[in-house]
Amino acid sequence: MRNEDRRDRLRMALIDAAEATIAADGLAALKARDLAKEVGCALGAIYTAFPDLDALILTVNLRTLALFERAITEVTIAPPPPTGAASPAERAAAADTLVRLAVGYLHFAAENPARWRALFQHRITQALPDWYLVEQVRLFRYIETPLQVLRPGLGDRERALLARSLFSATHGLVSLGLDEKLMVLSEPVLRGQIEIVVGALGRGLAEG
Amino acid sequence: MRNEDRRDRLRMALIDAAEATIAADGLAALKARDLAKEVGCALGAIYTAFPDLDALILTVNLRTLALFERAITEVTIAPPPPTGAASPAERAAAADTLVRLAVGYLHFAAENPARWRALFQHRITQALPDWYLVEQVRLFRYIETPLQVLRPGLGDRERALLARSLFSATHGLVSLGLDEKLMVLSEPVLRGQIEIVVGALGRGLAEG
DNA sequence: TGCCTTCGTGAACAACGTTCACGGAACCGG
DNA sequence: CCGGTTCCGTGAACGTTGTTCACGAAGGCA
Repeated sequence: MRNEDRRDRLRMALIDAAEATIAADGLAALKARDLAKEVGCALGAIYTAFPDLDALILTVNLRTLALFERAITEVTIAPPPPTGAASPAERAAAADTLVRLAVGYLHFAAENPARWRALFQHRITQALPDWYLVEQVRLFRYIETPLQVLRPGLGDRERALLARSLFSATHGLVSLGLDEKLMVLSEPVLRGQIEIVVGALGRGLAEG
Repeated sequence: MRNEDRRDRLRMALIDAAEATIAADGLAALKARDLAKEVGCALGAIYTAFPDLDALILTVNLRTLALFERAITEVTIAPPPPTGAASPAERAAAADTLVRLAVGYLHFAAENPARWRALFQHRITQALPDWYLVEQVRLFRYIETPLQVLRPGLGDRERALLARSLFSATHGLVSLGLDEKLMVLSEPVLRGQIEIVVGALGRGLAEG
């Protein structure tokens, strides 16, 4: 077997094992020695495939983002092309899409708690790599599309900024609502809160 | 010197030193050995004053909450007594109070980044002690008061829940906006986003 | 004062991520 | 197919963690 193939196999095995551990027991349960034992390689071999565990975690997180995108595309029907001024019905549909996206975010977080936590528990030491940021930017377009209907007057920069802010607010709701900190809310209760808050946000943005 | 006094002195010295370290270099810089050296006690002495470092961190966080309350009371003028139905002007004032509270939260986080991060970076293993939760509940009243004007029809339980949700949304905005993750926004830009989002929230809640 | 309790001491422990000299396997020119 | 060179996995070892514990010293009381 060629050397390069072995490295690729090792990389994949490590990613799979790390993903399984994170999904099952959370990021805190990911230990280099356990990982080596599960994969069947030596401890040091991990560091021939990845510079450190952070890089491995980031790769797992990229998979989580892909999973999340698949979940999100299921709740958002193909968006209507934003041509010219939007009718009131179109604006209502756009506001509804924002709510569905937020509820979809909650649903994904509730279904994949450990995976989802790993996206944010991961303390960044260095700057995030470009391929990870590109994925983030791409996902924000799902929010920007309904925003373009709700607030057609916004420039690209302003709309992107507002999309991030809407995500941040939703993330705050989900994060503090599901995490055991501050309060522990059941998913239905939390879903109701998200519908209230994001719904009010949509109304307020449409008239402002 | 009495034994009990010595323990109290040690406790205070540890809290002071831990607070200084956290405020200066963040939670990650808090090491048991450094702490013992700064305070001038043995490593094991820390564990005669606190069960573990988590308890010490929680005590420092309580001080941060007190600091935050002092900062918050400065931006919220004495709230008008919510007697009967609110006039449109009173509702506008209540919505404005919500925005001022959110901006005040941002301001505190920006002025005390390390202290503020410690409130949330701290991974909770056990359940939070009661004296800490009581403090949290007390602080939420600052949000509940303007909410009572905006939505007089809500019951106590619903209002408390909505207050927590409004805080969560604001926290998301501040957390992801200031933390180096996802985006790095300057405080003025972030303040503008908070005014837009929380403003829209206030409008949407008032009419809903 | 003398005994007993109580408490601080710091070496030791366990667990962690990461490194590195060594030994063996893959590659390649002859 | 062989021998030299290069490269790579190995796992013991290193440097840090937080936390513990037998021991020795110091306070408390008769």
